[in-house]
Amino acid sequence: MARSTSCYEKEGLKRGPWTAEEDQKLTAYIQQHGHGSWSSLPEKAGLKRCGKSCRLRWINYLRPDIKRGKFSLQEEQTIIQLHAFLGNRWSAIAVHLPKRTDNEIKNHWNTHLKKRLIKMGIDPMTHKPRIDALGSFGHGCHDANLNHMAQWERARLEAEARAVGSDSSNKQALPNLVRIQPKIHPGTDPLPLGTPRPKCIDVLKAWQGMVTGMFNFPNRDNLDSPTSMSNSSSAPIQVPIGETAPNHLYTCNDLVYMDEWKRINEMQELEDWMNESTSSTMALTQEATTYATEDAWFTDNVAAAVAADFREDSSETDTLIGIPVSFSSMEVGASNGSCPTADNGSHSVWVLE
DNA sequence: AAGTTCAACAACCGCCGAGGA
DNA sequence: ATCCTCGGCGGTTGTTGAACT
Repeated sequence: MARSTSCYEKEGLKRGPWTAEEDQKLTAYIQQHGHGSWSSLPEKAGLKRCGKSCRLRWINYLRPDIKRGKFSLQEEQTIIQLHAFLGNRWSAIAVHLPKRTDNEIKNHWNTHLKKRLIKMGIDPMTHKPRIDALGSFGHGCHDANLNHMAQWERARLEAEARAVGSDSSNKQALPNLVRIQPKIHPGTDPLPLGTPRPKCIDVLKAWQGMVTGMFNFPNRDNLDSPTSMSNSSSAPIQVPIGETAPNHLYTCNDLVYMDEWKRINEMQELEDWMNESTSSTMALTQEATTYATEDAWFTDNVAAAVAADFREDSSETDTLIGIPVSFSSMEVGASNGSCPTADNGSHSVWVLE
C-alpha cells in the first residue's frame, strides 16, 4: 500500500519559515475561535499551510503563555536532572518547566547542555562519568542501587506527568503537555493498597546525592572534606537529604515494586515536590558559601570546579551541571556488608533524622 | 571584502496511539 | 475487528546569522 502523503507534501501548501502575515492570521484566528480541529484550521484561517504546521507554529512560537530567550541557571539544572530520570521525553520534562516548550528544551539540550556534559566527561545519555574519560568509577552495588532508585523515581515522574497531562485546565494552557507511554509492566503488587509509602521526594534526593557521589572531578583530590563521600566499599555512603526527611526504611524491594506508582496520581504530591525542589535549589544558591554542612561544602566545591572548567573557554556566566542541591544528612549502607541486589532484598537504604 | 565554518533554532518528517466510523 | 483520521511526540534537517580565516 502506498504511503499516505504527508500533510506537508500536499499540493498548494506552503512550507518553510512563517511570514509575519501568516503569524498574524493564525494568532487572530485562534484568539477569536480557538484552534478547534487543527486539520480544518488552515482553510478557515485563510492559511495555505497544513494543520500540523499551524499547530507547531502556535505551540512553539505564537502561543502567548510561553517564555522565550535564555534559559536560567535553575531551568538548566532542572532539565539536566529530569533528563537523567526521563531520558529524551521532552514533553514530560517540559511539564516541569513552566512556559517552556518541549521543542525549545530539546533544542537547548542538543545545542548546549549535551555538549557541556560531554565536555565534562559525562555521558549525556546515562548521566554517568564516561569510562573512557575518567576511568572506571563507583562500585557495582552502588550502581545497582542507583539504577533501582532511578527506575523508581522515573516511574514517579511519569505518574506525575500523567496526572498533569490529564488535568484538563492545564491541558488547555499547555496543549502539548505530555504523552507518557508507561514502561511499567503489569504484574502482582505485593504491597497492599494503603501501605504507607516513603515520601518520594526523599528518594529523589537520595538519588541525587548518590549521583553527586559518583562525579569524580579531576581536581577533587585536594577538595576532600573531612567527612567526604566515602570511596571505601565497606563504609556507608553519605547521601544528602532534606531536613524534612521522614524516619522511613527503604529496601530494595521497595525499589522493585514500581507498579505501585501506577496509583500515584495525586497532584498535591507533585506540587509538594516541585515546591520543595525549587526551595532546595534556591537554598543552594543563597547558602553555598557558608559551608553550614558538608553537603554545602561539597556542592560548592564541585560547582566551583565545574565553573572553572567551563570558564576556560567560555565567557558565559550561566554554565552548570545538574549537581544536586543542598540537604542535611542521610546515610545509605549495606545492612549485611554484601553487595545488595534487587533480588535478595538484603540492602537497605535508611534515613536518619 | 569574500568565502567558509559553526552555532542556534525553527520547521519538517515519520511514527505511534487514541478514537471514531 | 479493521481501517482511517487526527493529534502529539521525538528525531532530524534546513535556514540563518555570527564568527572566523
